[in-house]
Amino acid sequence: MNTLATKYDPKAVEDKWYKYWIDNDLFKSVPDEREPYTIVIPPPNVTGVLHMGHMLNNTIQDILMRRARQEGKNALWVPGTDHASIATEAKVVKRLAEQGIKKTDLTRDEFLKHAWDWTHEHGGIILQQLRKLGASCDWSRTAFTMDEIRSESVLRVFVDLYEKGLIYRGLRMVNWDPKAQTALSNEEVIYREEKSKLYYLRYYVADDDLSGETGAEGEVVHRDEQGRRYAVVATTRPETIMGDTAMCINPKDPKNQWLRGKKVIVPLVNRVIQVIEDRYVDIEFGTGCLKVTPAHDVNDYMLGKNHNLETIDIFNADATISDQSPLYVGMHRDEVRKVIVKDLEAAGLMEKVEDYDNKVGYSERNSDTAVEPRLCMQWFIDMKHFADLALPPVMNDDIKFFPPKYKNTYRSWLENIQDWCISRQLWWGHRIPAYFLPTNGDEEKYVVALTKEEALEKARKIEGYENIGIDDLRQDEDALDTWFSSWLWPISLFDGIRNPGNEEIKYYYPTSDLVTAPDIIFFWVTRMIMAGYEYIGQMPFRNVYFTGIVRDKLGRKMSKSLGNSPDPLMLIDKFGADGVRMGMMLSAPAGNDILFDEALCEQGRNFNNKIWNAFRLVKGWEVATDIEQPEHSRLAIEWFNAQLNSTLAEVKDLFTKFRISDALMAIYRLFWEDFSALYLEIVKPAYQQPIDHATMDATLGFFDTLLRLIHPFMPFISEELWQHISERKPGESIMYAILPEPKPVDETAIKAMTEAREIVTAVRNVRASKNIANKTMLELQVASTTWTNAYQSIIIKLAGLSTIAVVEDKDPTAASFMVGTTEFAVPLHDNINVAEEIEKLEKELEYAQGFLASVEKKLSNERFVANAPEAVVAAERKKQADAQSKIATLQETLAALRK
RNA sequence: GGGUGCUUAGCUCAGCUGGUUCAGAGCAUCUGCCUUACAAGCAGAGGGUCGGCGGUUCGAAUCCGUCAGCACCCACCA
Repeated sequence: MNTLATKYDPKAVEDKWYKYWIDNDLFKSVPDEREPYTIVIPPPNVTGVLHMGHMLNNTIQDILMRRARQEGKNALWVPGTDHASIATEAKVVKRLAEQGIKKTDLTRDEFLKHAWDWTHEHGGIILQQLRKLGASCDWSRTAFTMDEIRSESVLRVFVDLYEKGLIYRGLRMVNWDPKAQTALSNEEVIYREEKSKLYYLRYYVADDDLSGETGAEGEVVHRDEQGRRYAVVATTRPETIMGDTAMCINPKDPKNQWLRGKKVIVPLVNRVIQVIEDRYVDIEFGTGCLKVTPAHDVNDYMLGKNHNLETIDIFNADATISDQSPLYVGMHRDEVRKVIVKDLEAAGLMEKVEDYDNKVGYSERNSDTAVEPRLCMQWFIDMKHFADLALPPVMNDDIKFFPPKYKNTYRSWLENIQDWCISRQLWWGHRIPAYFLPTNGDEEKYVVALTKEEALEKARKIEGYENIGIDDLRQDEDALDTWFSSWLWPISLFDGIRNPGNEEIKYYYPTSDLVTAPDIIFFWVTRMIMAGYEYIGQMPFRNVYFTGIVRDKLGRKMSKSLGNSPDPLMLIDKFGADGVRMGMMLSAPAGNDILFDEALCEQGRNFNNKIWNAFRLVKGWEVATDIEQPEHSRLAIEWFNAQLNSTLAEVKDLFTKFRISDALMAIYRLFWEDFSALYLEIVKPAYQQPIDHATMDATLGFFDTLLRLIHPFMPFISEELWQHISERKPGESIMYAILPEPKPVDETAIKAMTEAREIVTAVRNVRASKNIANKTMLELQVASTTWTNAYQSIIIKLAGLSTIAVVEDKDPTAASFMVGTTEFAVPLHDNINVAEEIEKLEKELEYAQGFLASVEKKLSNERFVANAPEAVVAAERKKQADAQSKIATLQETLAALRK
């Protein structure tokens, strides 16, 4: 006889079973003849720690994995981490700084050694934490985006795309992060609305003849006290005027016609610049005069190109002023902003300052650093080709998005795609396999090859370089964008780049489902689809499940500064992994943000306890072989079997729609309401009485199936109890206990039980209102000779009845109620309060009469009867008849009471 | 400035191509219960003119229009 505690203690079982699963290699997958089910993990940052977003994401993945195993599939979940180039490098730089070491003092190799040290120290913690959650990853396959296979895959793809002409190098205006001192892709820039100022600056007309001409009608000519004319330029960035090389007006702007062909003087700088004309300028904005700084603004750069303007780069890489500027050399841009405003005011060159709401781009990784548009040489991928590959499969649902609204987002991004800047001025990452050749002039020459040796071979084929040595080659200093390795993840995990067509890639690819957050749809999801079609010719995954953002219960994003982000491991400690998993899933429909509340974990824990105690009850029963199965038990089994099949079918359907929280809720109710509160209460033998063999067997069978249903959501408690149900073979696990296919549902059983329940509830209500103890047996009268219910014995047991008697005339002093059109009565002898009873019945009568009136109104509408489908009209007629008979019954009862 | 989605009980949400699954679920609330599986529980109960207005229809939470509010995504107006 086992002795189970009255309260379930997750701590005692979770580690035990995780170890069991690992020791028995139960998460391991190798290709075989079964249908594969594959998920690749969205690789967390190698030095990251588990947060609530990971908890949600990985709980969902684990649920899908475990469900797939129970469907008999060969399920593989591949874990791994991401080197997170920019974030990790920043952390290493910071640590070095704390030790008094500057990155610039180190060689590339020295720095990389520090970075690897850091990675080994902090890396993989997050994967350990995932084990606490119960994640059933095949850990033997743990990969890293910078391990050998993945690195080589990245370089091969770079070389291949270069050779296909899809990668190019060019001088472009890129988003520059002055803190990390690297270029960023467009996707890595986050625009934020900011309260800033609009500064109106005076640009005096050069060589003004001071003539008194007033200007034509509609012109706006500014003059100072001396009569000198000037233009007014509105700008949000006065610190960039040192880079001004033109002023631009719209040729159709009546206000500024007088400026055409003139030259103006850049304030403070005193550089004379031409006034150019371009329709790009918005006549309505500011004064209609635009200062043009081709080196520091994307639009100005375009203007500069079109008008052949000089480009003066006044910023260094760290956003201090360069020696190209005549003023403020060496000062930081933020500092210059403050100083130049004062200087302009002092010089009388500031017309006015207005408040202005401006959008400023920030680096995704250094959220306090404004991105600076900067002109520099970078590597790019031509994205048009990839957009053409990736758009159709999503639009025609070969790849399905859950929820589908993201298809629109996807489409609009692909239809407006821009080339992808893939070079980063960082060391931590995959170094670009481009090798520069020595040149005399300033035209650069390079070759792209997998290794330096191959590069040399290629270089020697170039005229004039036949005799160069390996040391003459200089590899590009830049590393690749982290996402350039991530986009290969579903392929490179199976070595599909280096060994195309190998057994693993053939078996596991395309993977089944991708579970990820919508904020990386462009960074990652889209690009994986591109790479998938480019390199395998097939989609990387069939379904994409977008999770929402985990918020606190007030709907705020979780953040360190708000302190509203619970530590997942503390939660697991408090509620158990199963409880936390359920808490996460209770409120997480696909694509909706989840409002996380510890109370949900508590609900999860309570459910664990419920399961635990139900099991204690069943396991405590003694089986006697010589007793017969009671009728009510036989019926309960029949009914629960129907109910179970109904839920099995429902859950199966919900899983295909990724409605995982709804599936969990269906199982929750099945276990709690149907199984525990009803089924077990029916079959439960009297105190210390044994149970018959057939009922015990059926009950354990139900329990087994219920645990299988629960297992994907709560793997630990389900394994623990499943192992208790009967003796298991070593290494056997519920993980591989196949879920039964739903069988056709016995609807008559469900219907009979529904009515039985209603009757039981009504009797219990009588007890509650009359304060009758449960022990007191009651008699139930049915005032209808035609009434039958197959589950009478169940009603008798659950309602605590002595008999159910069909009577012609019911006891007039009984408490009565109606279920459907049948009237029931519980004789109470002297216990009845006639006035109360009359009042209750009158209310019911009034409602029934109102109901009848509305039905009859509908039926008297000729157009309804003529147009509505027959079935609907018939249903209304039935309602009418039922209401009429109910009214008659109520009136009779009332008449009897009033005597 | 474009786009997408949302608004249903105190909270979080389900309600498919209009009609007995049509007003639902969980939680919370209230009232009884320490009944020998479970008080992390048991038995009951109350709560919503389905954001506003208009239209289509015999019939609208569901379809259409419009207004309001919220959320997210995209976009070079200095």
